[in-house]
Amino acid sequence: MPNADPFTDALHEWIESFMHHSMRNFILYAKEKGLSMSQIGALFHLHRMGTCGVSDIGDDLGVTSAAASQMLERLVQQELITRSEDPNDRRGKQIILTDRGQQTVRQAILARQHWLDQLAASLTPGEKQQVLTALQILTARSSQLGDGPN
Amino acid sequence: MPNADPFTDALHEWIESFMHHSMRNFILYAKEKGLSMSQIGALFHLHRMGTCGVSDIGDDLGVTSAAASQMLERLVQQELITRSEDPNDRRGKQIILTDRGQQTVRQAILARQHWLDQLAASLTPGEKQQVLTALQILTARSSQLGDGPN
DNA sequence: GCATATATTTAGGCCCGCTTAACTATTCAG
DNA sequence: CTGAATAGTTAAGCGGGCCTAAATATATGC
Repeated sequence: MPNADPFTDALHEWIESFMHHSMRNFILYAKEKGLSMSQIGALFHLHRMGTCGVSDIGDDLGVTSAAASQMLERLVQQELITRSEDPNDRRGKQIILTDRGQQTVRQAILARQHWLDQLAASLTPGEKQQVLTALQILTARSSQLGDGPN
Repeated sequence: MPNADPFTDALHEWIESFMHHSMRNFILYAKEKGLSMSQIGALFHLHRMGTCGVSDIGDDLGVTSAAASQMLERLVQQELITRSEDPNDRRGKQIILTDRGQQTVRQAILARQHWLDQLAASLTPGEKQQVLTALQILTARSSQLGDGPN
């Protein structure tokens, strides 16, 4: 595992630790709510996009539009999304999150970041400043590179 | 969404971006390999633990040992794990990753960190130093707090 | 040694996610 | 206006993940 480069090693070790803790919480939350990974993926896609069509979600998840249609039907029944006709193109549907859907996504995000929030709360102001600097560097690079289409 | 605290905002924005990109790659890899989230979870648990029993994995995933047993059977058939009698307690089984299983986990980890590795590659030495400092702070806090039992 | 607890497996059954194929409705190109 | 493309739904069928209940094998306490 050690990679000879201290920076890379530290980065990978951190990813391992962070992903382990945050995904654990996240998956636990999804299971509590009875949501599959596909359903979570759809809700998050809607959260980012605001609204989109059935096959957009299928494409995002890498499944057929038939599969997406069926899965969205279950989300409608759970009142997490609504599906209405697109007035501009009456073949298509406009999917949007309901209030409950919005809330579900927000709570999923909280679950996902909970561990790191706790850890951050234990930092001194000086340490927070150091971490903030790093975050700003990374976020800046992130938007420079391929943050467009996704 | 804005939280009034610049540090917290930056942290959450970063988590959003990182999780979106890295989970996308990760889930894509799992789908390519035909592995469910539960199976991935089991492989990662074994990767961390070295070896464990059937119900350990069930507990970790939050499912019954019956469910774990069935899922592990599929991993055995795919030659990602082996299941052998525990010599110390012949009721139990010792589950271990095969070479293929190890490799699968390693590739999953690569998929998961690929986006951030690429981003890191675009940093200047000075920026890397800043980020490294932050990583060291976070990793130190992480091992101080509840990194034991998990 | 025997009753009880523990570790795992097997069987039956349910629901979900996915696929392909067929069908409906609407839009678009020429 | 007509034929082809596009968006979505529906039906049939497969396989997986999960559960409960029951069975098997082993270990432990008294």
